[in-house]
Amino acid sequence: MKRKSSSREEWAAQIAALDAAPVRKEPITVDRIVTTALALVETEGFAALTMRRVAAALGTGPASLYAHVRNKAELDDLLIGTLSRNVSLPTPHAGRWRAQFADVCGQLRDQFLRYPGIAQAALAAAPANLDTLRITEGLLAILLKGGVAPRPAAWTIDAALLYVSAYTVEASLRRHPDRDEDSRVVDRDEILARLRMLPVSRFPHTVEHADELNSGSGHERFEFALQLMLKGL
Amino acid sequence: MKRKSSSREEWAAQIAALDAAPVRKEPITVDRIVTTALALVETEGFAALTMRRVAAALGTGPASLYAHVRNKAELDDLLIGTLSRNVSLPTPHAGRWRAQFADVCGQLRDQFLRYPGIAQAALAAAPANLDTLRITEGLLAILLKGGVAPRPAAWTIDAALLYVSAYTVEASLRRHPDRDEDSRVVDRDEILARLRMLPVSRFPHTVEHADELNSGSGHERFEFALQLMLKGL
DNA sequence: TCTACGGACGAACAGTGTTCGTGTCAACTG
DNA sequence: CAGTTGACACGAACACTGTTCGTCCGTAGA
Repeated sequence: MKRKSSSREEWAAQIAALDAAPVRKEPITVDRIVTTALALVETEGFAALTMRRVAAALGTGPASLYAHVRNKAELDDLLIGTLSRNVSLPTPHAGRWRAQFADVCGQLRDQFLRYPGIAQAALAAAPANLDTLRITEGLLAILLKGGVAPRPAAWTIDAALLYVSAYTVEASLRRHPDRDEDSRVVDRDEILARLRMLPVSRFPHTVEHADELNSGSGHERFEFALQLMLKGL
Repeated sequence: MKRKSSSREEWAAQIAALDAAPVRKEPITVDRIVTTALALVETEGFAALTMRRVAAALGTGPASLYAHVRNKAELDDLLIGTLSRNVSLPTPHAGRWRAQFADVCGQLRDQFLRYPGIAQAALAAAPANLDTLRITEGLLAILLKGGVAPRPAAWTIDAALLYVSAYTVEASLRRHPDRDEDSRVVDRDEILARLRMLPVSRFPHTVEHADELNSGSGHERFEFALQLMLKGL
C-alpha cells in the first residue's frame, strides 16, 4: 500500500508538473544568482540585497545559494566584479591620458550609480578581486603612457578609485535613503535653507558661501575632484 | 495581604539593594551611551556596535536606549559628532594653508582610525551633522585665507572629506576584518606575491610595478592624495 | 497623601546570515 | 540495463540584528 500511495503521489506530482514543467528545473547557477542580485540592487538598492530575497526571486530558499556562493561577501565580490567587467579600457594615448583616465573613472562611477549603494561592497572588495585589478592595470597603462612615474601613478589610481567609491556611496545614500519617512530626505533647497539658518558668529564662511557649498549639479563635483588629482601630477 | 506581601517584597528589595546600592541607579544618559559605544567600537570595531551590546555594557536591555536615541543611525551620528569635536581647528594663516588643511584632515583620519570602521557612519552622516559642519567651516576658512576662490574651496573640501572617509574605511577593513578565519587576511607580502603571480600577458604593468602598487607605508598614500588635491588648486 | 508622568525594561516581532541534515535527481559504473 | 554514488536543492533551525508595545516603578507636583 505504501507503494500504491507512493505511486499515487507520483501521479499527482506529475499532474501538478503539467503547469510547472516548462519553468520547472532550471538549475541554479552562479550567473543566475548574480543576475538576479543585480536586478534586485538596481530596483531596490544595496540594502535590499539579501540572501533570502535573491533566493526568493529564484523560487527557492536561502540555503540553496550556499552551494554556489560561499558568503554574502563573496556574492558582493562577484557583483562588483561583474560591474568592473562592464567598463571598457581604451588603448592608452600619450596626449589624452587625462581624458582617458577621467573617462574610465566616469564609467565606473556610472556603473556604481546604476546600482545604488553597491559601492559599499566595492570599498571592501578593492584589493582581492581580479576584475578590479583589470581596471587598475588599464589605468596604470594610461598613466605610464602619459609619462607619469610608476609610484605616483599607482598612488593616484588608489586615491581615484577610493574617491569614486566614496562619491557613489554618498550619492546613493542621498537619493536612495533607507527610510523615506520623516526628515531624512533633504533636498538641495532644504540644505541651502538650513545652511543659511546657521549662526553667523560660529559659521561665518559657511553662511556666506552657502550657495557655493551646495552647488555642483550633475557630476561637476566629481569631475572637479578628478581633475584636481590629475592636474596635480 | 496584597499590601503585606508588597511591603515584604519592598523589604527584600531594600536588603538586596544593600550590595547594589552604590552602583544602582546611575541613570542612562546620552553621554553614557555615546561613551560606551565608543569604547565598544574602539576595542571590537564598528561591526560589533550593536544596540544590544551597548545596552548590555550599560547593564540593561536594548529597549532602554530608545528613550534617549531615536535610531541606531542617530547613535552613529552622535558618535561621529563626538569624534569631529575632537579635532582642533587652527586659526587660518595665509602662508601655511596647505599644511593647516592637511593637518586637520590628518586629525580626522586619526580619529576615524582609532575607532575601526566608524567612517562607514561618517559617509552616511556627512551633511546632517552640526559638528562636521564645524570642520567644514574651519577648512573653508583655511582655504579662503589661502586665497582659494569659494567654489573650488567648497568642492575641494568635499572631495577631501570624502577621501578621508574612504581611506579610513579601507584601512580599517584591511586590518580589522570581520572574519579572521581562512584567507581574508592578506598582509603586504601576500598581496605582493599574488600580484607577481598574475599572467604577464594580461597584466604587464601590474606585474612589473607590483612593488610600487603595494608600496606606501604608514600614511604616505594619504599624504600623497591630499597633496595631490592641494597642489592642483 | 494621592496622582501623574517619564524613564526603565521584559518580551516579542520581523528580518538577517549561515549551517545541518535530509531528500532527490542525474550520471557514471559494473 | 541495473545500481550506486555524488552533487545539488532545500526545510528547518540557530544565533543574531533593529525596533516596538505594554507594563512597571520611582519621583515630582497638587
